[in-house]
Amino acid sequence: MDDAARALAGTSETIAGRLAIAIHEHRLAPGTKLVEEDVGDIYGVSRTVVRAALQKLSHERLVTMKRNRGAFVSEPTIREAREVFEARSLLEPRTARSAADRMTPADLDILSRHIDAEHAALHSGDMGRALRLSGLFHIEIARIADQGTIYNFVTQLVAQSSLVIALYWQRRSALCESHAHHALLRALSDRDGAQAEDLMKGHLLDLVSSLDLRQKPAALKTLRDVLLP
Amino acid sequence: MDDAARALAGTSETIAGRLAIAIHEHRLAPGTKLVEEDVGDIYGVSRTVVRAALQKLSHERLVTMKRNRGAFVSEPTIREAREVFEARSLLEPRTARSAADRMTPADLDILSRHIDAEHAALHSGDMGRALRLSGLFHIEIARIADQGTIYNFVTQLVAQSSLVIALYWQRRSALCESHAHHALLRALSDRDGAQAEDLMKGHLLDLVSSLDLRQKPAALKTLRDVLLP
DNA sequence: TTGCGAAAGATTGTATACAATGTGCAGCGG
DNA sequence: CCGCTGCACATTGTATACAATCTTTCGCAA
Repeated sequence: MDDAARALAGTSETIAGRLAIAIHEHRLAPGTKLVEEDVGDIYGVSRTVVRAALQKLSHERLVTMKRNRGAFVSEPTIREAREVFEARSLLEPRTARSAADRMTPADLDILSRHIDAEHAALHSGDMGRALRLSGLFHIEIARIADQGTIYNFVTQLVAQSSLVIALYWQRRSALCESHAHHALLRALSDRDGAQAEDLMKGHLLDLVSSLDLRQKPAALKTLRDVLLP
Repeated sequence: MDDAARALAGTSETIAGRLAIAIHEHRLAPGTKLVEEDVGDIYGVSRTVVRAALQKLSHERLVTMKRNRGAFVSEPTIREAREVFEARSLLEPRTARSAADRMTPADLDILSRHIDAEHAALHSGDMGRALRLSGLFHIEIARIADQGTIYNFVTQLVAQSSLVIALYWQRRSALCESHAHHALLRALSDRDGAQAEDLMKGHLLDLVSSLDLRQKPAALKTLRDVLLP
């Protein structure tokens, strides 16, 4: 590990955060192996700290640790993808309703800026960043609803959704759902809980149907996938 | 670490499991400090493994790690207690409905045995075990619903609920909700999803109202709690 | 060439050593 | 007697060493 790396050495939390963002923005693709010593060299810490970070990510299901084999960016199966969105559909609509009841002008501001930033990222072609901001929009709503437990779950689900999108996104609906977020924002700022709940429910359904969950895309199938089972 | 301890040395997962069960059964009270070396001696492993186990439990919010201070069995606040049950009320009723659609005779058997075991534990006065079995009943329903993500969340929520109960349970309703589980089981075995959903919703409301979440019980208030803020 | 097997290399799993930090007690001054 | 300072102890945080395991490669024979 060089001095530059050692300079930005942080706790395992910060390293987990950096890795999470990289995964979120699709800079680390599903399936990528995360070698402990390599990551440690990059961030200027020992494997001990890296392992703690990887364990944290593994508990969030962003990373899958295989005993004696190492840590890999998770590759959710089609089934897991469905399950993630099933959980989101139970949690997020009702949470959006609660958020509507609690919206403050400051919250409105934050959400507006999120949408703007998302737009900007999209226009500058930075899909990864746009995706991350889009996820943060959902997370922010859970924060506004002021429900810590649900906030944690939604954060985890949004992260997993990012992996799902990396694997199962189909090109066609490139409009990228910013209209949905705009409509949601309006309902929230109107404090129209019922409307917010409905919009969120619909938005999540749209998200799922923008995925191709019928079968694993051929490009991503490995020979192993095709031939072994 | 002696040889007896070394003999039952397992992975961090098994140690986390053992600790989780002890917490679940109220043998480890909220606030208890878990000293790494002590736990390591007990299970015959080094601090490295214990730390991994504690980190896992900390991600499940069963344990709270304070930097440079150590790991403690979590003490959910009243607010967190409410949030846990809020999340449960979003996830479990709909999950019970799904479970009703998928019940098999084998599942019916498993649930029946859970209830019987819970009864037996209650009658033998083993409250801790009864509580754990009661939680497993809810977890089992999530398993039957065949939703992995939700299953994980419910597992975590049930574990946290055990801490909440340890802190905020009020004596009076000692009947211990076994009737509710019986009724649920009937709805499930009848494949009556709507009924199962309603019963689960009501059951969770009953659970919350059997707690005293108005203020922290005086016995559990420390001087710090009273005087500092 | 192809297939098998063993050894070398790479990577993870665990233990331990040392550093950093927090805690508590003893002694001192007021 | 009370409160403060500083030292000794206990505990956690991190790095490193070694063991266990997996992967790859090389050699050899069919």
